[in-house]
Amino acid sequence: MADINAENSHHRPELTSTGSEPGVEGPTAPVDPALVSFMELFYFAYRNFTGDPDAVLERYGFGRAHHRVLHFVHRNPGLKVAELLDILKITKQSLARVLKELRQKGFIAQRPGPDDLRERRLHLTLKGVRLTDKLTELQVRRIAHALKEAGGSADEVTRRFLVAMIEPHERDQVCSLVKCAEHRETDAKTGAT
Amino acid sequence: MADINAENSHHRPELTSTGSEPGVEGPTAPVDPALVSFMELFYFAYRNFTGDPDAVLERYGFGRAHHRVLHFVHRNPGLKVAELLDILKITKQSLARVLKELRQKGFIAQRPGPDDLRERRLHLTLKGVRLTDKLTELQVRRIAHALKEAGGSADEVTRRFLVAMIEPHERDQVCSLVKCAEHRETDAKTGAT
DNA sequence: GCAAATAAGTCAACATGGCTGACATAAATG
DNA sequence: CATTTATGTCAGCCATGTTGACTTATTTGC
Repeated sequence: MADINAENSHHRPELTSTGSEPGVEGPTAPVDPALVSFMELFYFAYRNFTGDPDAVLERYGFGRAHHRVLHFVHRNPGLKVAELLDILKITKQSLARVLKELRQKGFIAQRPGPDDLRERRLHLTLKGVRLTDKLTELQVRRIAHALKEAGGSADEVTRRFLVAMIEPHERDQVCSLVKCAEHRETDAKTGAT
Repeated sequence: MADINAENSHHRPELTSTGSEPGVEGPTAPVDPALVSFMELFYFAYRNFTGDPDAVLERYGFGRAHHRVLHFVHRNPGLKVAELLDILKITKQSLARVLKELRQKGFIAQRPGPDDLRERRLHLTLKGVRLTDKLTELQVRRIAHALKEAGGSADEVTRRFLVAMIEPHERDQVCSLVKCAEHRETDAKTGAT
């Protein structure tokens, strides 16, 4: 089953010749190999994280894009389209496509805004709630398990890490969206329920 | 600038009617809201993580797919195509496309295998090394900064978390690929170099 | 030594989910 | 009433994933 690099040792290491001036490496700081492996773990962890829901979504003819919409609408009922666009950072046209499908298949409903009738406030239907909850449960389960395996302080610490990975100018938006106690270093460890 | 949910309070909460039997919620376990926010942070963190290299890659006419190939070939010189496929978990045809572009633009070179001449062992050219190192530096910098901000034990703890997020049957492959001290709970904290 | 298996490349066609530009409609606002 | 705003929509492009079928070169097993 092609075990990738059990045999790494026998790979001929060197750079290739194509433009051979060797050693010209350029102005790149020497990179900590421990952090490189960290990058890789982040990649593989995220791939597994998204893998669970992907499998379910497929059965509905949906993709990851639909999942994101379902999720954020679930968490922020009555969300305006413009707000959703600002969260997802995609274009109106991209969103329109998945939104239309979710609407037509009865997972999302829109109601005109209470004050401004131009707005289409987004809500999940019961069907939408059921699906979204199922997806959430899958991902939450994986996270809960990983946190347990990572040890006691993992929730708090990893949370701070994830927040710190976010660009400062984006951080406030994300933190209020996420209802972020973890920004100001308070709790976030109390296994709420 | 559409601040998402400064105004969350005024969103009309409820589920929508479309299929209204209310309370039928289905067999979904009650979900810990702290973990839901964790999911969201993971999403935003990963988006930021990939954002840095994306900007650079664009200037070369490359995308994230090219980045992944460059990265894993850099880390595993002499990698066989079949091994790369097994790492990326995409199809031969998908890989072929980006591989061809990387070859044509002189970022990757192939040499026949030393024992088996059918193999095309993959190597970065100098150009490839330069680009890849630049991308790596961006991501490593973000991670290093986030780990610092997250506090002392963050590297060790978060690493364990990320590993634990990976499906067990994939874990061994990933860990040997990643040169994973972090699997057996030894070091990995020694800031090498 | 030859048939079969293997490593890799390729062609064609298709889906998803990004993107741009242009334009339509309805409601709010000055 | 003119303009701006919130949303939707049409048409088309690009990147990156998919499947299925087929070629070529090489290795391997009988």
